[in-house]
Amino acid sequence: MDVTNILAPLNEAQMDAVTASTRAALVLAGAGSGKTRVLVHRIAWVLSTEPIEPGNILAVTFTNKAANEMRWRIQRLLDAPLNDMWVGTFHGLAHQLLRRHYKEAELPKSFQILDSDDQLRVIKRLLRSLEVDETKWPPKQIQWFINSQKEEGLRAESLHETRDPFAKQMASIYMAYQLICERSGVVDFAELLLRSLELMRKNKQLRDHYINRFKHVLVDEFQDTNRVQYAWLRLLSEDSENLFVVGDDDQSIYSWRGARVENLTKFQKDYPSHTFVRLEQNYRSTAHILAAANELISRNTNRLGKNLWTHGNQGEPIALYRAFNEQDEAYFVADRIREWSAKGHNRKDIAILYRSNAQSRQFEEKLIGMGIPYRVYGGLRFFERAEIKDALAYLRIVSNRDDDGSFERVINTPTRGIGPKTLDILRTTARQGDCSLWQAARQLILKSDIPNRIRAPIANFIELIDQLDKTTDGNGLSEQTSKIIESVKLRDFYQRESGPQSEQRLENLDELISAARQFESESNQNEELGDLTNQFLAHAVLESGDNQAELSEDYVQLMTLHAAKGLEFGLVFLVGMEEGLFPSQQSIDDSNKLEEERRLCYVGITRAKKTLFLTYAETRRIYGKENYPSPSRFIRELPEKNLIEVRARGGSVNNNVFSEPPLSNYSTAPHHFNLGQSVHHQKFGNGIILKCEGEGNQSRVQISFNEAGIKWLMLAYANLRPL
DNA sequence: GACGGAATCGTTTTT
DNA sequence: CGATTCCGTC
Repeated sequence: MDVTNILAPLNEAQMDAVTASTRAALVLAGAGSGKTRVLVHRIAWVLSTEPIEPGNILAVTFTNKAANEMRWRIQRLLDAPLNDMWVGTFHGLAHQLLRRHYKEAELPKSFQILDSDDQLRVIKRLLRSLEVDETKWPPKQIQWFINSQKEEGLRAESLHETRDPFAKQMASIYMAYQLICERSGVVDFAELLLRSLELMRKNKQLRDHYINRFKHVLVDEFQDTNRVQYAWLRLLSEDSENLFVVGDDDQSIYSWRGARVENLTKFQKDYPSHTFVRLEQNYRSTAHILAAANELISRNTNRLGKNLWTHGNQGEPIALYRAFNEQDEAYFVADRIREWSAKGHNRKDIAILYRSNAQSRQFEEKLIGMGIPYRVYGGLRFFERAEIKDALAYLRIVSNRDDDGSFERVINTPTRGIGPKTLDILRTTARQGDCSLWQAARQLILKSDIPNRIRAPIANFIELIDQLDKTTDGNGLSEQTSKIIESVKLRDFYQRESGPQSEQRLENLDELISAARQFESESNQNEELGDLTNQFLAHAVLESGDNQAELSEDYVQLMTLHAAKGLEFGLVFLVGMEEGLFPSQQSIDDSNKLEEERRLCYVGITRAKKTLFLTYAETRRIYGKENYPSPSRFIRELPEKNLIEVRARGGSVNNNVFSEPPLSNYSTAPHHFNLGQSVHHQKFGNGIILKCEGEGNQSRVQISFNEAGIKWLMLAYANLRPL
């Protein structure tokens, strides 16, 4: 076979990776070094040089977006369909395994998946039924505990031998939670992975089948894998040991969610004769940007180590803007964006990146003010909206009556006279009979000592769901969806709701029907994966609609640094570069967390192709209080030669942004001022020093200005002139 | 069960 | 400061 197409576009390191002859390979792929290309070409390479079929390949990613892109690029390179190659997310693939082998996994055929919100509701219900004090045992914390345990591969049973009362209580809640899930026929995200791992471990026949099938296992973003995921990968590649992992320890930013960077070094130990390749040539950013990124990340410890370089342009230095406050910061950014797009650049090639979502607001206001179209990422996704979840809950309970979560969700939405009191009776009955709410409801209406006021609405509800099941059975998915929304009067319910949301909600319900229609037409009937409804329901949870803007729309992109991983932009604003914000307050006195913040900064910097702005504010309102943060340590950690401090205006037309000479001299000791001394400030005018605080670079003074009032200023930046 | 006022609380979120 | 949630009242 002619492999020219596969190898020709690769650089030397990429070629080494793609053609690696050992079984296990670790590719340490720097930002913008072409890691997806390597993965895709590796797949094409092994398909061309080994006697294998597409069906022998398993390629795993974390996000649906990455999986889709990989699929698309493989098809393009091979110029052939993927056939039965498995390309997908960890969760998606684990889900498929469980659907195919639901019996062996001891799950009901129509098992449903809980998203984080569903899971939290289950936990809250559980705590109430156990009469556990929610203030002492916050549901969120329990959710976190359960998920962390599962991500480590630990079941509640294995935790029970502890004497620590806290751990004991947690373990017993965990166990009770698991029992509820089993009885309801639902699995949470972590369960998908753990359950499918256990399935393969327990069932030799299945394991042999799959390890025999998968001759090559490839993984993207390996630094983000948790323990269970790594064990899962090891198991599925057990036969051939052809495990090809691509990752970047410097871009590990999800340790707080169970990701284990150590899996990289663990891999090196577990596969001692693996091929190790570094991809360090960067095809994205200018030399200035890369130099800054390299210098910053070099301060972290325990790195595998790598240095990005480019054949490309030197570019412009990174621009640093010191804003007076967060308003000024936002105005400056919006104004630069106006300039940039006036020069004919696309808005969608511009990103404003921040540490926390709350920061988006100020930028939105200024962008609106200037009439610049933008789009904010994050927030509620389509399938997470209340009205959509309501409609889906009906589909779910029709499919699986024992799903208590869905039962509680729909029992009185829209309202049908089943209030908290009736619900309490149902819950008690269910607990006594150790059965689902649905079964409790059926029992209850048969009892003679139940007042009709309570019996009638329950009986009606049961009738309604059974009726839906009958009338929709055999219908197409979209027809089924639309019928349910209609006959359950969801539309009327939301129509009655006042406020501007109402209209949007109705539109969303319509969109749900068309989403179902589209799913219907795109799906290839595969009974192995359950009926179409269950496939659609799983799709809704596992791919709850991406938050990405349509590529055709020319919007400025606002998102968190986390959300920006994997993306690139011509012009990037990294805003809010202040101690306490970035790095975040919670990270400042923990060196591991601080290093993760630094990696986050590294990720942010390496998003920029051509131009990068860092901004910070001297004063910032947080929770309604004035703060006087000092500039982020990450600014100081960048080489001065790659930075240039800028002012908002002035200078020549051609070079208005870079008109100021670099003066970012953070090491200069500030002058000494005395209490009561009169001083002049460039913006605030004249004032008197009231208080001094801190030492050296960190010293701040409180000044009462004649006009601007009382302010705290960092002496190092205030540029005060004694009068 | 709808509404309003008080209380609470405040990183990051691939699935 | 602001969003969200909770609780009490009508």
